Amino acid sequence: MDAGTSHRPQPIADDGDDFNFCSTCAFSAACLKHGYDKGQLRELHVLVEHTEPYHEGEYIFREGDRFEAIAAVRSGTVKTFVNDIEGREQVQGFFLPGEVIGLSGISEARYPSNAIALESVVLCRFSFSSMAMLATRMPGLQQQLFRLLSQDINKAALLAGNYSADERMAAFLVSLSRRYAARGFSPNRFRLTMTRTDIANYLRLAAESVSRGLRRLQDDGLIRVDRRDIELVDRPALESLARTILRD
Amino acid sequence: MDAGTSHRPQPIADDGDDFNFCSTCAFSAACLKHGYDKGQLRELHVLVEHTEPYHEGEYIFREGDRFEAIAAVRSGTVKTFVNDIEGREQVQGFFLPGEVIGLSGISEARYPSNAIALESVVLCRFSFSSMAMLATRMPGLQQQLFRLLSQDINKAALLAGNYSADERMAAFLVSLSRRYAARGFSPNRFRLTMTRTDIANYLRLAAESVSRGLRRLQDDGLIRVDRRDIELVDRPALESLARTILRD
DNA sequence: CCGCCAACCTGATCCAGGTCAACGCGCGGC
DNA sequence: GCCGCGCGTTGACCTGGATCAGGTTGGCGG
Repeated sequence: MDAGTSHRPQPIADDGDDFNFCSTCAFSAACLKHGYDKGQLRELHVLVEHTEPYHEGEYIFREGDRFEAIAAVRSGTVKTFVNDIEGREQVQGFFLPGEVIGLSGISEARYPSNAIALESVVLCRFSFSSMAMLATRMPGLQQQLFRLLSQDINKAALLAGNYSADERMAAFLVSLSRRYAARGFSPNRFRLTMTRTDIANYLRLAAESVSRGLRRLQDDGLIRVDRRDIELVDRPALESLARTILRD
Repeated sequence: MDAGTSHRPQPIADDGDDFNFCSTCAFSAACLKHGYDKGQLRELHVLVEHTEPYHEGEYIFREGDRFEAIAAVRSGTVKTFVNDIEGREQVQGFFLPGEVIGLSGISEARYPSNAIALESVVLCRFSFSSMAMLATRMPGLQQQLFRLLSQDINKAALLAGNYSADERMAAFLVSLSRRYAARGFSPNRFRLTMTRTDIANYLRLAAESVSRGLRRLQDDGLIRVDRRDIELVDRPALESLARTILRD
């Protein structure tokens, strides 16, 4: 991750009641759930560095950068992608508040992809080596890391199948909706923080197909689209379209 | 994993020089590389259970089964897959000797897919909870587990892109070749242990397209096909076709 | 206010790969 | 030997989505 002066760590409060300042941070949340006490949480928070905001278009890490840290998104959206031989962008994922980026860098000690801020983004950055060391003393933390990694394996398997453009669009919208809901945002009205082209590169469609897909869903009364604002109107119908992909 | 009588564990030799009996086991290999001594290796081997052979078509685990163990393939080939709503098989991977199955089960404590033996298969089975516990005392083992998990994330990302049928076929063959080579098998002559349909379901193609793809590669002089026996004739050409996908 | 540009939408055409149908071939059972 | 049956191959045709080519909209700088 860039160590540029614009992202120097902010001071971390070490006074007991301030743990909640990082309430969107997946690890803290997980550890709380697993019943760790404040002392142990403080140990975890010593490893955390809250970055200053990355602004839109700024790189968080680049393909080939040395892997040192993973990060939980605190606010904003992060896009990860690689460029194939012909320079076309392959979007691998969008990361919303509470989600963790960088895990794929572990195996080679380098990030295998780029991560870029789609809007103003603040991260909780964790030194991975320190965290791994801490995990040897906190089995719950180790478990949580294993779980996060395993989740990502399953997530990637979703993109894989050969589904129709409409199924992909529906699954994409439903997935966003659920993830927003899980973080306390409205599940039925949200804003697409990425361009149509980004969505297309993620769903392995042409940008035109995304456009037509959204239009078709709107014409069929499943959603309402106004530029980047989306309203899910007929959730059951969307879910049923998405079911082939999301498998629940 | 099935605990049926036909797969009861074989006795584990606890005499020092027998560690190599598990030379295809990824963990032993990894630990040796990281300089662990025999005492620590013995601890690891206590967790290992060498299964009796699964025969062709036999399930190793099923979607929804309780996750308890991961396993390294000692011999044979394992296919993992899920069935989509219409019952069509989505193959997620083929696992050759030395490769590890079951990691995707960690996040939900259940296997999210099925694993089946494509031919006679012997496994090294590791209780995951014991292994995680041991990992808290062996940082190198923990690291190796993180690395394995992270690898799988990246592996899954490969299937994702929208590539042509020929690129997919070439990448598939090159990948098999490299993996066989890494285990000391011939890289240029090997046997496809799976049906054309399996390959098709893995590459998200129709079986007919796989057939035609192989034929085209043969007509162009890149490979020789005789039923399930494959010979890679023009490796550079194959590699260059595969490069878009394998990215090296 | 205008001009510009990126993002987005829409229609026309094309083609890779899916689908359907038929056939070959090798192997196990009897 | 002969049958039956997966598996694999091949050919003919069809179609979903890519590609190409404009056209629209809205936000921003001057």
